[in-house]
Order: sequence, then structure tokens, then C-alpha cells
Amino acid sequence: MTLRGIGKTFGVSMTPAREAVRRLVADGGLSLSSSGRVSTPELSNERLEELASIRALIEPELASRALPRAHLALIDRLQAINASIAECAAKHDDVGYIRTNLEFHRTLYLRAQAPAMLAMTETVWLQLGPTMRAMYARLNRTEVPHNHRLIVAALRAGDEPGLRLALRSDVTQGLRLLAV
Amino acid sequence: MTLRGIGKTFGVSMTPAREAVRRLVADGGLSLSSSGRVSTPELSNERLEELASIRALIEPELASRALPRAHLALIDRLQAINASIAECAAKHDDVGYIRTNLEFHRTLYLRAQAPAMLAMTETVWLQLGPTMRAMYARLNRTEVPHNHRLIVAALRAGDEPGLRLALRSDVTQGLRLLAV
DNA sequence: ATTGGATCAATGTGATCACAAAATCCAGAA
DNA sequence: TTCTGGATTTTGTGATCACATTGATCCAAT
Repeated sequence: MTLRGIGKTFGVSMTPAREAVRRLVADGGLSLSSSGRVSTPELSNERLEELASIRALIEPELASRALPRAHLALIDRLQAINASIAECAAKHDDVGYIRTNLEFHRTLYLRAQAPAMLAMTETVWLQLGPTMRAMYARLNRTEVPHNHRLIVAALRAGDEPGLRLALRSDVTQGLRLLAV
Repeated sequence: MTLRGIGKTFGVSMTPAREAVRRLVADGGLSLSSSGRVSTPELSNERLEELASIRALIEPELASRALPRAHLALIDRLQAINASIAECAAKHDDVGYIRTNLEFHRTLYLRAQAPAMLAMTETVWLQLGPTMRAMYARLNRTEVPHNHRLIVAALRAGDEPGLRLALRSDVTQGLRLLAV
């Protein structure tokens, strides 16, 4: 990927392309080598564990804050997203699976009215992006994650401890698969 | 603050200055209005509470991870930093107080070997920067925070629950002062 | 055929320019 | 004195350029 190429792709000059790339680098979504060349960052196992821990810390908190504001329409919408996830899993559409999976989380967290936490979480997602992609590719999921159903159930029941636990499991589950 | 002015200050052109500013904006340290003008972001009480919550979530975790690696030299160094904090407090040097205060935390967290968490925490600090400045200015501290002494004591004793509690208190203490 | 270096193309960085939009300023009138 | 409206300056954005550095390619010698 070259700056000039990116610029030409989007019909702009080098300057905006450079700025966008630098922002991605600043957020950790891309890493730039010593010579300024960009590449997808290689995540060590330690860093992965760290990022998963951050998710495990923040996302249950976001869910807790969303819980009192979660009305029925939201829960139904989450269930619909789960259906989409199942669909992607059936079609072996990895990138769709990941995208709808994150959409599930984001939809829930948007209700938390905590933009800073959400932004932080999305930064972590961005950094996990390439690795998640590689991970789910060799996983061959075939159904919606069990924890997502637990999350919806806990929301319906207003069960905060159960919600936090389900989220923690859902978030750290991916790591366990990679630790093999 | 103008881009051209910043560039001239550092002896560079507009381009690097612009890039630096945009990076600060991306990290939340500055906010840019609709017309691209930069300004120090106005933190609402809700956002402040949120940022404090993030600190309360991540920083005890960082301290926990640093605890098993904390040798005596580190603890002595933390105590020395506490002395510096007391010095700044005595001289009513607000910005020095804040800086050494954060240096205390960063010194501890560096031992955690968790760069992603540390980066995340520093992002939060960056966002809190202007508000902390205003807060401590009208506070007129005169001595080192009690919680810092508790932190050092917990480190010496290897008391993880105490360490987490002390950190949580130290981090959320500032918020309480502002909620007045 | 392989390897070594030398040349060359390509890319990122920083500077400068043109332009549009926004802010400031100044004059004039109520 | 204060408000208003236009003119001027300022400022951010995007484009283009010059340059240094890096990676690649190619040719020659073993």
C-alpha cells in the first residue's frame, strides 16, 4: 500500500491519504516500519492477552451501564443481529461474521451513553482486527456464539452479574482459541 | 493557536504541525470545531465521570500486574517521586504537581509490562489534562496525597487487594472534588 | 547459474502555493 | 455609545514539488 496509490483510489491527493494512514497508525490499527512503510501490525501473544484483558475490563462495565436503559426494542434488535451472525456463520463469511459480531457489541454499548469507553473499546477492536480475521478464518464457526444468547437472556432478566459474566466469557473466549 | 504559528515555533512547516495537531485531536487531547479550529475540549461532568471510571478500571489492573515485579529499587524510587510531589505542593507549583503525580503512576505501571494498557491510560490522562490543571489550581494542595503513601505501603507488603483499593481511591478522589 | 554491487524507480517527508471559508476589523448610522 | 454590514486579513485544506532514502532490478564477474 502506497500513499499515492491510496490517494488515487479515493480520488484525493497524498496529503489526506497520509493523514488518514497516520491516524490509523496512531490508533494502533496499522504499524509503520522504521522507513515509514505501513504494514498490518504483528500481535504477539502477550499483546493479545493484554488487549483481551482490556476488553474484559471495559466491556462488562459498558454492558452494566446499558442494562438499565435497555428497552425491549433494543433487545429484539440484538436478537436480530444474532440471526445475522448465524447467517454469516452458515455461509462461512468470516469478515461478515466479525463485522456483525462487533455490531452486536456496539449496539449494546451505544445504550450505555459512555462515548469515551466506547471509543476506547473500538480502538482495541481496531488493533485486534487483523488477528481476529486470521483467527476466525481457521475456526470455521457454524452457529451464533453461545454467550451472545446468554447476553440477551441476561438483558431480558435484568440480571447484571449474569450479564457481566457472559460478556467476560464472550470477550475472552477468542483468546483461548488462540492460545493453542 | 494557529498551524502556521505552531510550525514557526518549532521551526517546521505547516505540514508536520498539522499532523501533530490532528494526532492530538485523534487522541482526544484537543477538540477541533466545525471549521477546523482547535481548542481545549470542554469536559462535561458525565464525560469526566466516565474518564475517571476508565482510570478506576485499568489502573488497579496495571498496579496488580506491576506488583509481582516491583523490587525494592522501584519502591524507593516511587517514594522519591512522592517527595518531589510534596515539594511541588509546598511551592504551589500546580503543573509540576500534576506532572510528578502522573510520573508516580507511570513509573509504577511501566513495571506491569503492559504497553497497550499504559497507552490507553495515558490517552485518558491526556484528555483529563486541562481539567486536572483547572482543578488543582483551585485546590491548593499542601502535602502528598495520602493514597500514594498507601500505594507504597501496599507494594512493600505485597498486599494486592490493598494496592487495588488505594489506587481506586487515588484515581476517583479527584472526581469527588470536582463534583462539588 | 549464482552472487555481488551499482543503478534506477518508487515512496515518504517536508515545504510551498492556491483557494475557500471564517474571523476580525473598521467605518458609518441609529 | 453601540450595533451592523462589508472589506480585509487570517487560517485550514488540499495539491503539487523537491529531495532524501529505501527497495528492486539488472548486469557482470566468478
